[in-house]
Formats: sequence, C-alpha cells, structure tokens
Amino acid sequence: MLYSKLFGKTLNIPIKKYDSINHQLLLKAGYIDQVASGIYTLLPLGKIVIDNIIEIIREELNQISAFEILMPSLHPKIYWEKTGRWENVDVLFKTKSQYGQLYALGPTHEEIVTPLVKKFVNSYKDLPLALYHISNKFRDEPRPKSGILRGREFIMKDLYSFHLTADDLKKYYQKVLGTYLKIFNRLCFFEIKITEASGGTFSDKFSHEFNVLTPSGEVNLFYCSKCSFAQNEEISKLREGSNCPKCHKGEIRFGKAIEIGNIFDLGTRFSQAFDLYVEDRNKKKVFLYMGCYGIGVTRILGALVEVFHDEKGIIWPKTVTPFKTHLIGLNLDDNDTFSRSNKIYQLLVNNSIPTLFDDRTKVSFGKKLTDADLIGIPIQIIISKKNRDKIELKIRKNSKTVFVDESQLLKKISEYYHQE
RNA sequence: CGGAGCGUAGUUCAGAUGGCUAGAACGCACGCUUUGGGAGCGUGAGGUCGUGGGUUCAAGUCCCACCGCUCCGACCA
Repeated sequence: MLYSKLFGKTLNIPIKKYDSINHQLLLKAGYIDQVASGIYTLLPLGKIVIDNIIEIIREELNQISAFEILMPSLHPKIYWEKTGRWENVDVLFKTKSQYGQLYALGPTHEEIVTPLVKKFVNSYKDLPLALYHISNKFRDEPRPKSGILRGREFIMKDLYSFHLTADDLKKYYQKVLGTYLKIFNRLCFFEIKITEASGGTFSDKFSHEFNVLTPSGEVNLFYCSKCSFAQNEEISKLREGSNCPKCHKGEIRFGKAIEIGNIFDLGTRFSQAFDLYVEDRNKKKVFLYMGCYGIGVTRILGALVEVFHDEKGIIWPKTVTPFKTHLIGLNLDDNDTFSRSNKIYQLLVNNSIPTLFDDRTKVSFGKKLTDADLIGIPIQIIISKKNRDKIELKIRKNSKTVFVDESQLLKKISEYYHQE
C-alpha cells in the first residue's frame, strides 16, 4: 500500500484533545473517524486491524465446531416481547418504520437465534449445536465514553450454543472458556482476568467476564496477582489483600479493567420463551440448555491501543498489525534512492509481506518517522541516500536498529515475526 | 438523566471590558529551495463565527432557548 494514496492520513491534533488514549491515537493516526458521540467509521487502516482480529476469532471458533451465520440487525418487536425484554432493556434502540411497525436494533441476538434453531433442530441427534456471527450491535447508551471502548454502535462476535442437558452445556461452556483464552492470547492480551460477575438481564446465574487490566477500564474488580482468578466488584465479597480462593494468601488486588468478552449460562430461559425443545431418548420433552458468549471486536481494537502504546504512538502486536512492515523512503528525489525503495517494495510485495510504503516525496524525514511511530507498525524499513546500499531495520517497540543487505532482508523480517 | 467545560477556515486554536474589511499555525494549490526526527521562502484558495430568537446605533463577543462534542456522576444484558 502506498501511503501517498492511502485514504486516512495522520492528523495534527494535540495529544490532550481527548482523555482516552485509544480515542486520541486511533483518530490521530488515521484508523478511525468520529461521526457522532459513540459512532465511528473505520478507516482503511482500522478496518484491516479489525479484520485481523476477526480472523483470529473465526479460526479458533471454527476449531470448536461452531458455524458462522449472519443475522439481521432489525428485530421485529414481537420477538423481544416474547422474552419480556422489549420493555426491560433500557439501552434497547427502538425504531419505527414509515408503515408503523416497531423494531429493535439488535444489541444481542438470543431473540433471533432461538427461533432460528427451532426451525432446524427437531431431534436431540442434532445437538450440540453452536452458531456464531459477527455484526454491528446497537446500544442506546446514555453516555458513550472512552473513544471506541463504549459506543452506541459497535462490532461484536456472539456465539450461541444449544444442548440437551445442563451438563453438556457446562462442558461446552468450559470449552469456550479455553478457546477464549487462546483467542486473547493470540491477540497478545497476556494478562486476562477471568472474572466472576452477575448474569444481568441474560440470566440469574453468574457469568464470566474476560477482563484486560488497565487503568482506563471501567470494570472494577478484585483479582489474584498470581493466577487468572477475579471477581467483579458488584458481586465480590473479597477485599484487597485477602486470600485468593484458588491459590495464595494475601494476593488479592483491586484494579480497573476493560471487559473484552463474556460468557453466560442462559439455562432454558430463552428456549422456554420460544418453545424450543426436543424429545430425548426416553421420549421426554426437554427444553434446550443454552449458552451465549460474546467478544467485543471494536472494543478489542481500543483495548489493544490502551495496552500497547508509548508517548510516540501505537505499537501493534505482531498478530493484528495492519501491515508487517512500514517502508520509509527518504531522499526520494534522488533517482537511485527512489528506484531502490521501489525495488525493495516490490520485493516485499512479491513475497507476500504486507507493506505500507511511505512514498511521499515532499515530506520531511522527521515527519515520516513521526508518522511511522504514530501508526505503530512493528518493523520500520528505512531506505535513504545516506545508508547507500544498506537497509535499515528499526523495531518500533524498542527503537533497536540493524543494518542489513538486501539479501538478508526477508530472513530478518521472518525471524522477527516468528520469534517469541 | 443530573453536574461542569466547550462550539470561530479542512484541522488545532487566538480573538479582555461589544466597535473599522474576522486572524494565526498546520494542512491544501502553484513555484523555488531543501532532505536522518513534525523543513524554509513566496503567491493563492478557503469562514452563513453550531442553530434560532433577543438586547443594542453596533454582537464572534452580552442574554435566552435549542442542537452538538468532551469530561465527572448515575447507568452499563
């Protein structure tokens, strides 16, 4: 990708314009554009990162035999009345067609997926079943905040599972819990706190949140500093400095976190509302046990920036970075340097290394480096007249620089992306 | 939904107690020069001062209402 042609350039806004880091940096670096409070457009760079996040989620969910579908965002009122949630969910966006029909803009999809499954599942032999989809969700938040961490419209992955017995559900719930840890590990959230929380309007049982510890989060929790155990403040009887029920004593801490995922044991609440049942081996009518499992995709984009940045800008983890390398051509007015830069760019492209090439000719070198640091691609490759035939590789994370020959370039990049 | 702050060029902002033709920086267009950490010079384009009402000889500036954004709180399946 040629930076000169890229839609969505870096902006010259002061660093203190917005309180939250993700808002500042994503806006300034050209990943998002704000349409209104809590409503954002993903610019090309942001869209690529989101797609990378989604691909990781998709790969892992397909490993546990979940099918991807896509359900609508317009939900006729009658579906939400059946579960009593038309009136009881105060962040529910409601809209009216010109012909007078009322719809909810889906904040979640139990009301759609349950009747869907009823149409196709007639036997216990069809179970277990797991369906997921990734779509825009809507919440009529009274106050959106913290950039893209809490918006009125956002992308979420939701997975729903259907089981013959509570025990089957419990097993699958644990399986998803493991899969979530894998996903978040691949997304480079290495310190996830699995947090016991309330079930909210989903369920009267407990749920589990997946929380990333960071001061910018809005979840208050008590957690163990030695393991992944945690409890949401709203249900917790733990205190700071008290004993962790799973390991050591005196390891409980208080902290703020961003919730990037959650899982709920729904029991039979929704299957009863929609009369979703099968007959078991003994010809006994059984309402299906359901679980639902969410991951906030847009929120992950924000959380990654909150966790991975420094005073210069974003520092993308290798697994989600929009490009593998950021090629910076200096002295592009010089014919030799220009053709060498283009040659390196072609080399990278031909070897399937996604590269952002800063090919701007009228921009000072300082500006190019500042922009590169802001944008946050892990490896910067600098070609300049001064470097002659050497290629400069600079690691964004620690500013370490090495000079290599063209023949070593691909090997060095590959090494970086495959090391721990 | 309570509280606070803000709304002026594409962007970020300056325009004290009302007063002549509304400014700067960055960005943009053209030209020249320049090139290792946000380059320089010159020329130029770009504004219903959030919207509506009011006070006044005169409103970007004062008053009222509304809209919008940010932050604190409440809320947050």
